[in-house]
Amino acid sequence: MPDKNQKTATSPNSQRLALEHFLPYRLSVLTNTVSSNLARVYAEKFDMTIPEWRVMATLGRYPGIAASEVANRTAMDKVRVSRAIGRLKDAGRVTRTVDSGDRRRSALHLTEKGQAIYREIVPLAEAYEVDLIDALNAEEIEWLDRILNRLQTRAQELSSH
Amino acid sequence: MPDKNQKTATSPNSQRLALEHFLPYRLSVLTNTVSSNLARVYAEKFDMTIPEWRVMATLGRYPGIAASEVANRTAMDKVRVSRAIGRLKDAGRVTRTVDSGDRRRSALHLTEKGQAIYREIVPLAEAYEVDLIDALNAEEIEWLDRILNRLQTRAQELSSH
DNA sequence: CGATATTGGTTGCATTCGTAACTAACTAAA
DNA sequence: TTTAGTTAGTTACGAATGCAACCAATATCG
Repeated sequence: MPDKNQKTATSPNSQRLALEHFLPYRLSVLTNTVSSNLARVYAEKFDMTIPEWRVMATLGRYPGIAASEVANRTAMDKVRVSRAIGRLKDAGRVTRTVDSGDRRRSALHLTEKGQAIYREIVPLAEAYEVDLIDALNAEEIEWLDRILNRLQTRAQELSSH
Repeated sequence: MPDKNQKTATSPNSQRLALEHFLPYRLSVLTNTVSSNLARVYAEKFDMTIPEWRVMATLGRYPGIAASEVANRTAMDKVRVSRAIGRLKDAGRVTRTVDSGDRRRSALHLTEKGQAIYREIVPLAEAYEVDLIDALNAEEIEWLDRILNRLQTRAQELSSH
């Protein structure tokens, strides 16, 4: 820790928080770094944002689901999903087909063009993940998986007061 | 390498990506959950955004530094810092004093009001962190620290192509 | 059946964000 | 000293965001 303290003795029980050790902050910085890296890939090669990529990734795996289900699966809110879908539709990358049973819903599919892009991005995304995870050994990878699950569960509990 | 072998059986080497196991995605969701929780605390009680809180946290610890140094220490870019400082100044929570040696710089300090808020927030932020980390045992906490450091280092390396 | 609530999804609006372009102050070099 | 960079910080602007309000379709319950 860089010790820049020509003035630190002001308060007796100094309630000072070291941002650089604060877990929410560290998570935020890491996520931000990782997301920017990925966003650069998506944006440069495919003119696509992260929300759009998430929608495509979900549709690639679960073709035909509705927007609301995309929202659930991506942990994005429905406005963001709706807009991402709008852009993807404009770009001819997805189609929506109104559900005959429930006309509020529509089934979403990747178009041919969308599928081609999907098939191109998946390896890139996976390669990035591999590069990243390569910083860890097998043991650390296992711990990370377990820890992320626990933190996510707890964070969600804390969300509901 | 973690074995990624639960490929679906549709195609020989089916190029499908499971978003829910994709590390960048998991990090993003977790960070988002945590940040929203914290932002709610800051916003409700103090009408303050996360960038503002980060600036205050940094100034609480390193009084008198310049905006550029705040930017370094918070990993935010200078525009965001500049805006956060602007809002904090308007709210009477920080002061800027032009540096006599270099008149481009100004030294930033929390006002009395700012310090009062700072002293109130720090315990809240720490309490939240404790609640969160409580989901982990001592061993996991150690691994997490180590893993986050490694991932952050690697992610930064990957940023520079 | 009819009134009301709920759900899927979109839109309006005000805020935030990042990039790039800018001003002002300082530094280096000739 | 003039000139060509650098650096600190702000501004302008387009895109993205979140919230609330909204519309339309369906579900619920008297």
